Amino acid sequence: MKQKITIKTIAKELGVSTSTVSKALKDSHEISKDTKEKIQAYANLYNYKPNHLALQLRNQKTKVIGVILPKIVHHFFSTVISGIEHGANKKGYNIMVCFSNESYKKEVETLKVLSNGSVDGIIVSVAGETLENKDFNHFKGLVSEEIPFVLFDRVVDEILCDKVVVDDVGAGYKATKHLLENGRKNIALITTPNHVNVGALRRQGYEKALIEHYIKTDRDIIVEIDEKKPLKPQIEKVFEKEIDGVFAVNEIYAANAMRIAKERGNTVPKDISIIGFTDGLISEYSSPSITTIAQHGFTMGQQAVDLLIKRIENDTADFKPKKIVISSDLKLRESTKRL
Amino acid sequence: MKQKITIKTIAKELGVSTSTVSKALKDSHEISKDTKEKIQAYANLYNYKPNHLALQLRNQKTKVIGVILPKIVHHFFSTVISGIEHGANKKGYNIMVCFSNESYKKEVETLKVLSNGSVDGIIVSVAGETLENKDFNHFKGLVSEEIPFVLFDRVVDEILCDKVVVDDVGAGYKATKHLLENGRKNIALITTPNHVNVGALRRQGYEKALIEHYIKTDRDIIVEIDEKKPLKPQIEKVFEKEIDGVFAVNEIYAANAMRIAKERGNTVPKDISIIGFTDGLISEYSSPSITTIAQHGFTMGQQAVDLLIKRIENDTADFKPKKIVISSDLKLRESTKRL
DNA sequence: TTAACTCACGAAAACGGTTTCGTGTTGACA
DNA sequence: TGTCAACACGAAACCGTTTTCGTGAGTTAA
Repeated sequence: MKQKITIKTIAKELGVSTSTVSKALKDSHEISKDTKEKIQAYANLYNYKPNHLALQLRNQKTKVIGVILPKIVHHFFSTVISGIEHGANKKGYNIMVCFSNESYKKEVETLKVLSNGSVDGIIVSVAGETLENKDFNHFKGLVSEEIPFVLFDRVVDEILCDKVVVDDVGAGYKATKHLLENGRKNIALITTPNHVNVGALRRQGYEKALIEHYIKTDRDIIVEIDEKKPLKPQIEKVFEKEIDGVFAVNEIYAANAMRIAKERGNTVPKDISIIGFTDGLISEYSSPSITTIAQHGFTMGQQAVDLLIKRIENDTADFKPKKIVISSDLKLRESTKRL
Repeated sequence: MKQKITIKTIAKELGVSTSTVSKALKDSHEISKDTKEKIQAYANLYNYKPNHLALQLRNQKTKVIGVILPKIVHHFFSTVISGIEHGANKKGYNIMVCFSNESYKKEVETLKVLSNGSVDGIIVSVAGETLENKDFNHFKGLVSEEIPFVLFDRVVDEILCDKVVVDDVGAGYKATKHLLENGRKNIALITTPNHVNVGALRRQGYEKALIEHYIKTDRDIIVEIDEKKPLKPQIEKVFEKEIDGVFAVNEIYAANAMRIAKERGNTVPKDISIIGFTDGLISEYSSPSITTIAQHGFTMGQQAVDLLIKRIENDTADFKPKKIVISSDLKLRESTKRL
């Protein structure tokens, strides 16, 4: 890389001190008009740009926010990123994005790298493996170092920090109730293993809706997907029972369920209604299009970053962790159309 | 944030100099075993972490790579990010992700922020507006400052820098030829405006394939989508002509084309074959599933970051810009199944 | 004439590390 | 006893910037 021009260079070239240059560039009243003009002209000519690293070191802040996500090739998470970036930019921050790839080890390492001063604060959605392990010491470390950070979506209750979550119980309830009101009685649930807490919460909502309608939950039409095994056979299992509705906790599961239903000669939504989660492109473009719970990832990202920046900039503020619950909407489409 | 422990703190506490602490922490032979153990124990106890900013300032490198993308909620780009992140991590780099949102102005601003020393190098895919404006001075600035950077996918020829691209002409050719070999004769092309160069290149491939089969291109069944207007009516226009095949330059266009075909009572692939671009989830999960050209975004990301890091670390190397062309594959699915 | 004040600028410390180059103390050896 | 090397450590410079606190020259007023 070409040698960058610094304040020192300018000072030497123009026979003044670095302090004079620094002040002149900020248009300080301490410097005479002549000198200022001379220095500014020189700086412009040689395209001087203040070195960010030096400023960061001096100001003890980076104006960068670290983001750790379980994965990126995923509609919901990329939507959240875009919300975070948008909110961050508005306040003059940039974002540094890292991925845990659902791995506990990588999450710990990434957290270590980010917490050494490279960023002013961190936003995390917890890796699957971490949720399974239930080892949250790396997060507790952050808390005790008082590094501003907020958890979103996949949060863990025992960490005392700001959080942004979807109303998963409510969403599960809403989805199930919608199917019930469509006259469905045997509603399969396709969910994640129980340690993925968002899955567990959505299940609670599902069960709550069933209870309200005096329907006993049937363990045989609930399947907890093991992501390490092939998806299809796991989902097919619930179709061996008599079902007329499916609630899937994400759109991949929903799309697969629909495909299986069609393969088995069922018509959607006539024979089976299907409702998914995450309003992504699959739900929109599959045919029939799939009714889903829209998670408002963009809003979540924005809220998370707003919370974080507030924490960063009001260091004096109270330490009581805040929790923002984003309500989710039912997005009606063809897969649950009333006949 | 809690006051971080520094080398200075340790030095004062233990009554030694900062140089001694620094050396002890790196296990230097200059320091006696006793002192080293004492210092290391203390550092461990208080969870000392060297401040990255200080190191970056001293070493004049950040081990961070800047990435500027037109958008993120997009299967191809998020796949590329994941490739970049993977490649960067392997070499000890982190990534700072920014979005131009297809805006020229934001691209320029972001570039300015990143090029002031916050990152060691930059990877960019050019914003749509910039391609339309044809104003590339901000990139030329980068080149003349000799900041390592590489362009991918949406590249511009007149900038002298490393590039990673898909073989768009070849891909367009491959896609069209596939339709022709399926016996299709009237193949519509749904593409982007001509200034989006990847679209233009794919069109070249399309035309080349037609010529080889002695088919005259028919302007009436080629539509350049204006992203600012509603998609559907624009695509519907080509269906007013007699067509038996559609080549769409991305999967959204392809999915819309399929939906329109179905609405008009055409069966896919019996009446009309459809082929898309970008192997995303829509193509995989729509029904019938859509044959596409797979772009290998992950590989592109990896190659781009490898190129960049090579440029960063071998400053002495030749300045001849390299161009890597990634070949794309045809992914056969139901929408072009031979009957 | 001199005290006080303004003006325009410079010296130096600070941010948190690394690294080069001393330097005082040992111990060995002639 | 004098010399020299090895050892263990410290002083200081450096990365690029900001900011506080001088300070010398010139101006004003008593």
